[in-house]
Amino acid sequence: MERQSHSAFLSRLSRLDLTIPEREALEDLERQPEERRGRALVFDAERPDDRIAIMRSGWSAVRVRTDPGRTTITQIYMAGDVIGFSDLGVGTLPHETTMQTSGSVTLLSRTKLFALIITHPRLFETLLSLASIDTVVLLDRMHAITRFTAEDRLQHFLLSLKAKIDHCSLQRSDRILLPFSQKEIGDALGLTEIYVNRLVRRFEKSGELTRSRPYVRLNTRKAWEERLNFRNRYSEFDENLLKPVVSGRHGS
Amino acid sequence: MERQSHSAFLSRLSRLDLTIPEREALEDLERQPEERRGRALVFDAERPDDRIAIMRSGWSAVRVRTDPGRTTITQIYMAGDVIGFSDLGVGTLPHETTMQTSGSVTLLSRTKLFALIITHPRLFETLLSLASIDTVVLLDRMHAITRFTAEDRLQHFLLSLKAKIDHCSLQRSDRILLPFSQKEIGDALGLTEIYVNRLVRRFEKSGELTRSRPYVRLNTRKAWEERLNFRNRYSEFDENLLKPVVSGRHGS
DNA sequence: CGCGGGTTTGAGCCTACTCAACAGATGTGG
DNA sequence: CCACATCTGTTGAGTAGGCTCAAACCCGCG
Repeated sequence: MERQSHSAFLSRLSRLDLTIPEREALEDLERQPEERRGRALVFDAERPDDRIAIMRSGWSAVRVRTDPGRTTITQIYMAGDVIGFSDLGVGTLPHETTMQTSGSVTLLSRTKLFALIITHPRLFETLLSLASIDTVVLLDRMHAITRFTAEDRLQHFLLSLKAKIDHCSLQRSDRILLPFSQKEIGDALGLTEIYVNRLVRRFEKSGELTRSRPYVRLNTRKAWEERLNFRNRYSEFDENLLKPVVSGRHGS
Repeated sequence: MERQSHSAFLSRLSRLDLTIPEREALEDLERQPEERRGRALVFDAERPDDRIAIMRSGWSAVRVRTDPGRTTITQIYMAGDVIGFSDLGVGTLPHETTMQTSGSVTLLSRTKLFALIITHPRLFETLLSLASIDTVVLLDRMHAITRFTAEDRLQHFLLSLKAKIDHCSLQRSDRILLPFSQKEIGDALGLTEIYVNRLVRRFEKSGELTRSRPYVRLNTRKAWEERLNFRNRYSEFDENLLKPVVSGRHGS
């Protein structure tokens, strides 16, 4: 219930030189965050909803489901993410979003988001850019799913998750939070829970991975990254911020 | 070389009630289209580029590639599509975009696109919404890839392509253009060319599909749609335009 | 006429699946 | 605080869907 010291959203954008009015606008967007327990709905599929969400703390996940039992986890969001940019064109939400851990989110109408276009276009651009990285990362994962072996897929997934955590939390450790059951990892990779388990155990036996729920440590991260030719899209974005590509362009 | 009668882009948005200045702004964006032959590059991967593209005619495709031989086709674009919304956050382009057929594209800098935010925010919203549908469709395909059998994946792919053609070209026929080799279809679905071939032949023998290069006819489209619980995201978008959800909101 | 890209088919194999059973956690209500 | 239910993890045994390898065919094109 107690108020967080400050927005994860803001700290994530702290690498940018925001103006005072921009900071205020951002803080204004995040008024009235709602607490949510793990597994609680953020957005229900099939329901008309014209809101977007800002993750303030905790993780959430987007699922595509045809029958129960056939589920795909498409996106994973954490503190500082904006959820819903890719749903702007649809009236009723296409997919289901639920909290993956407990945390808090701010819901706001698209109108309010779009209002930002006019009042703070540079801010809007930045949010858009931020959201677009997740799409690029998704395409990378799609490639992994279609063309990698199960073993490589799992490695890629863990690397990708670590990269995102690094970007969002500004902390760096090969020991990462992994608040997913093996079934859910399977849903993100197109594998069965049983096979995911075999892979996990295999990595554990070979010493590449150490588990201590709900954390895992990637003991041979570098080796994995090299073998898979892993691209960290988030760090590439961060580098761009230093020599601003997106945000600095208006001035030129 | 001769100038097309008018923009596919505009005709696609014709369902919207655009103001005269908005129409002019759109036409201005599409000045100086460049002709491109099939297979010609639109965007090279690994190269810094801050432009986006508007497809004026023809088709193009986005590929993710680790080694040559391991390729994934992620997006397929056709007349009236804007390419590059999901690359806004990255400085060097993450993926390769090439023409799938010959056609023409207009390239413009992100600056120009972002300028639209200020001069015609409603227009920008609409473009964004349009682009977001393709992302939603991609998630659907991702679900198909991870959780459907190869046979169902191919059906889903063809249905999805037909839905997009209907939306972009405003024409409706179960006979659709399919300018892809079987290898490329495999790249879009995570299958080998050999297996795609077996599936195609199977459908042909059962009478579900008729080929006449480069067209295919989906003889049992309805049956496929029902069996797969297929959702046409594009038609859902069109319906929304009639009772405007996105574009009409500013007025209220 | 030969070449190359795409298509077609066969044979055999292997990765990841299904089915089944049990062990461990976690939680919940009486 | 225990008994029971349920969800997650673990392992084995057997299977099959889609793969690899190999070779031929078709067709347009230089």
